[in-house]
Amino acid sequence: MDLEAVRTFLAVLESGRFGQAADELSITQQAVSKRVAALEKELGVRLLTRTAHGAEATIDGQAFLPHARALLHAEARAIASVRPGSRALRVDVIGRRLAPAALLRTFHRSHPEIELDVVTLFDADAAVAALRSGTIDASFRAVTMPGRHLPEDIGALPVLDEPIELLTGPAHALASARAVTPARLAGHRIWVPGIVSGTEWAAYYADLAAEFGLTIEVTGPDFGTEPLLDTVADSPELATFVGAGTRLVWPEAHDLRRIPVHGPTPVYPHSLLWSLDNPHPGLLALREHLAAAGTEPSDAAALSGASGTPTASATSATSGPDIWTPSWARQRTRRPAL
Amino acid sequence: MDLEAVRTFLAVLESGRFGQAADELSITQQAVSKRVAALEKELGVRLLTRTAHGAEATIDGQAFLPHARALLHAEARAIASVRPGSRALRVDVIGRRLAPAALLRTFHRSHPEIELDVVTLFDADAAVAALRSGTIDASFRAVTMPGRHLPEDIGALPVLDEPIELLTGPAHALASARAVTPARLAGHRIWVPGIVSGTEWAAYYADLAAEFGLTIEVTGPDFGTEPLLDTVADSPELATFVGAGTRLVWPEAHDLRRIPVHGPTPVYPHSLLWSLDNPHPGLLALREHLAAAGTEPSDAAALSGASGTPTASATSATSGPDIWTPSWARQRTRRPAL
DNA sequence: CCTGCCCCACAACCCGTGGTTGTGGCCTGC
DNA sequence: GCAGGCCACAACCACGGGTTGTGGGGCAGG
Repeated sequence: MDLEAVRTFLAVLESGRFGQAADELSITQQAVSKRVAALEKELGVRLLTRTAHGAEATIDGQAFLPHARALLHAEARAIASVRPGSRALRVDVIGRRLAPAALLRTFHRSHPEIELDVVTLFDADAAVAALRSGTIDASFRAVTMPGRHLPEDIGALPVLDEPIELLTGPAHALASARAVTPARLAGHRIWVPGIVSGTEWAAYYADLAAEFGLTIEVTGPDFGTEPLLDTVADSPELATFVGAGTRLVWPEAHDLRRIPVHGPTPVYPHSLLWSLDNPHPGLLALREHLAAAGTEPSDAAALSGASGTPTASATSATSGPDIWTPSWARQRTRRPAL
Repeated sequence: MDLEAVRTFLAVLESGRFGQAADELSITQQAVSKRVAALEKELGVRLLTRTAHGAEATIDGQAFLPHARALLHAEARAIASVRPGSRALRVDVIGRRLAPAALLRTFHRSHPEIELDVVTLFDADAAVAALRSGTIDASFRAVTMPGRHLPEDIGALPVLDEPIELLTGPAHALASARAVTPARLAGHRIWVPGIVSGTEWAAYYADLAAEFGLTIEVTGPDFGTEPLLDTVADSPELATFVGAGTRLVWPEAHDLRRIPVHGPTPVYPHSLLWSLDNPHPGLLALREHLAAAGTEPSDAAALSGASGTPTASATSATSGPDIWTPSWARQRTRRPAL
């Protein structure tokens, strides 16, 4: 479908005349006629009735009208999403099925007026570079990278220590456990596809495996969540890790189990990074939202009870001292003023 | 923006290779390259990074990605809205700012899976013809037309008697009245723009004016709700009629008043008409929704309290006997089984 | 390290879509 | 009945977007 034809259709309807629409679009009346005729031919229905006074919408044209507007709005938003300056707030998340993504959804709900685009960068180095160049506005990362610390012009706000939970099918040996220790996972196969080597997420799982003698397979491409859940649901030996802050849904028949891991609780320390120079108005709102969400217990409760299988891990882990993080993520950083 | 280019961009991202996308789209690899390059040139940013292994999204490409999908979804819905057979449920309303439009909104909220298109036909004759031809699926109309009655293959369901309210600015002589009788409106100028002569809505106001000696000006084109409200808010003598079921919002400064009209209460008797042959699955859901909404007091309350200026007219009018309708709308019709 | 392969971009060419001008038919209102 | 709008059809033309052919650049394997 030709968006110019759609735009022309709207122009004709709003002015009521082909010729007037032509003037607005700076083309000839004949071109307007051709465009509308082509659109009608493509759709197979008549959109406008031509009278001696001009044109008005047929029933099909009336039904098409709001969709035509929606189409052009979508086009405008798509263009705006990549326009430098005054574009949507662009936030980098380490993964789509971790707490930051869920937090962004709640942020979007409470601030629907702020356009939001979510991207995923390769690693923290790329994120910091993108923050400094203004390509992105904020990034959820672990505060410290291996062997280095943040530049001075990057702000950081600790947001959430997200516990890792085990996700198994009903036939798994640990399916009925109320909780497991990391040490008990030794020998079990844990499959976490879609982890790109070299990223901090890969480093996290490598450290976790080394610390407790786990077998974590990060091989294989990520075909999406559904195939992963299908595989885990059917397998008696394969399990996977999910963040406690994820909002997973699966078919009833899968009968999956989310099992908290305690003693110690492996957590991933999400922080928000941003450039101190960035003037984007949505950025302040995001930081305020996260600061509030981090302290309000209601949000933490909503987080842990995500998929209908309530767990107490999220709250207990952040309050309890017995947590585990990789060495390179252990030291906390300054917490700047908002 | 060329939707084919957007589609090509998505194909490249999903397959990861220009050549593979070319195969899927049945064009050459060079054409894919050209399309993406043209899109990038139009947007002014690079969307894909080309590597020896294929292509992957840049940050801008990632941000653009969901908008690209939304664009194509909007296109698909637009096409589906006019495709004969299996198209969205298409409902005719007599006006956008009357109770039926509000009822359709509540219906859409409770059945978001049912695609809905709203149109406005010229008059009841056109509506019945469109119902019988399958061009529309349902129509909110007054049951009886002047001098005729419904064909046998058209079903009818009385939905709501909607009281008419007076809308005035703060300087109007009746601005402080808690309620007025129709007779008291004689001599006041009442302006209802956008009424097309020959329609049943025009006949309704003509009958109302004749019955009580009112001055109702239905002249002039409809420039939309905002100009009407602007005019009424500033005028000490001009008022307008609105349906009690409308959900009007206006700027705080306007300080408009919705004044119930009682003694008798002019109501418009909305019924739903549909073709008994129509198999559209959404139609049954709509009829059930309306049947439930007509009996549940919660909906009636939500209706009358629409714009933040609570009125008791909707409920009292439907329960009280002292209502007025035009002679041609007075007799009730059969109420068929759902 | 060189070579071959794979993948994408550039160049030249060519057809068809979509613009223009010119004109005619139809309805309406004076 | 005639004049004035308004839209559709026809002929023409230009350029966008397709094709084929070719070149450059990065990995991988010998």
